[in-house]
Amino acid sequence: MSSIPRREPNARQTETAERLLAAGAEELREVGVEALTIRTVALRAGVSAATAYTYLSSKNHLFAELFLRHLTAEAAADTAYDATDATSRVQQVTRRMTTSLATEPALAAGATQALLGTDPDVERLRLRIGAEFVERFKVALGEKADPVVLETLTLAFSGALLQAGMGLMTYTEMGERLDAVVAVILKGNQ
Amino acid sequence: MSSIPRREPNARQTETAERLLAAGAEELREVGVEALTIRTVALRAGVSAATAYTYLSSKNHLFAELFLRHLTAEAAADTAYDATDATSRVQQVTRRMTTSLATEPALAAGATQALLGTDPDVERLRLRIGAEFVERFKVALGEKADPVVLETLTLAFSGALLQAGMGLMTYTEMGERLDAVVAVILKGNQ
DNA sequence: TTCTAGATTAGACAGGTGTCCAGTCAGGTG
DNA sequence: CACCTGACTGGACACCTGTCTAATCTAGAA
Repeated sequence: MSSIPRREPNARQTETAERLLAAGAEELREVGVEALTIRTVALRAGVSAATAYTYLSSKNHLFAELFLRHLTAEAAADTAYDATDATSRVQQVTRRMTTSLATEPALAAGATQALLGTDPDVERLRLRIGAEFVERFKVALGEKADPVVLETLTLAFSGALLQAGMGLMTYTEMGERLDAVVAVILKGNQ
Repeated sequence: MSSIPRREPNARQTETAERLLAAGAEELREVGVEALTIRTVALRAGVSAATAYTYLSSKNHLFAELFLRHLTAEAAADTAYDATDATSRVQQVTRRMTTSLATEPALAAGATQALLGTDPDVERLRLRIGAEFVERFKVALGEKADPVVLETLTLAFSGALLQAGMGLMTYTEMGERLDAVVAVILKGNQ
């Protein structure tokens, strides 16, 4: 029902939750967004559907959780910026994110839909994910960044994510196009 | 099943299709996105569920169709631009669209989710709607517009639509914020 | 070892979705 | 007028969703 159960999950619960998420990621890779159901994920994780539902409130919740994990895993591997101008640093951020998404297109596409969902677990994760994007752009822009520029970058990036999620472009193309878009936004705004 | 039936719908079909769309709009306004089902819309339109499904393949299809209609209805009422600089003209475009969306927030929110759907009817409408946005920005920018600027505007607008659709801001706020965003994008790009 | 809290289970449940089909009805044609 | 085509009907279908419950495991405490 409500995310990973409240307050200090014990070892057994953590283990079950991890198995479910791992199974979800595999299932997504193997059968795709449409065919995946919580029940098939539960089956793959060797757990009953009822149990799965105590950890995951919905397919949307699963996708959102996997997406956030993918994002933060990639962030952890992030190395320092090797560019000195803001434009290049921001381009590096978008490149890294799109490259990372390109490795799991089914996840990215699934999450794009999932994050529009209305249940509370999705809502919570959506805010975390949004904050993650903003934070990266903020760091890349440097401390004295114009907040409107920051917002513009975030909106353009969300828009690109949306278009890629709808299949209008691949995540790789998205990376390429965003280079030019970032340049346009930062031109005349330091 | 597949949109408004192929090839020259006759008067009776057109009438039924219109009644369904009108009923869909009312239902959406009265009970909201969640509670609406094709069957309740059919009931309101005084038509059987089976009939409704010959005109509308899904809830998503209904929302997409209503959204496109709303959009083009507003475009028809569009008056000439009263500004001479590109920035003001583009701001006028975003203002008009957000104002129009603000009158039907349930529709806008519903469509945001719906347009991510995968059925062919939605796909078709999604492309029309996307093209509609691009066209308006293109006209506002003038003939010799930089295509990257056009793409940036479109992405930022889609992103804003997404955020409003998720409830992170109202459509009215969206209009206000986009003024600043548009200014940032066009600064240094004519 | 026994006890016990809490994690897990099978399976039923009430809803929704989109499809299908055999039968009805209505309006334009002859 | 009778006819025929095609729009429409009602109801059943298979499947998915998220919830619930009573029963059963299982690991750590006593």
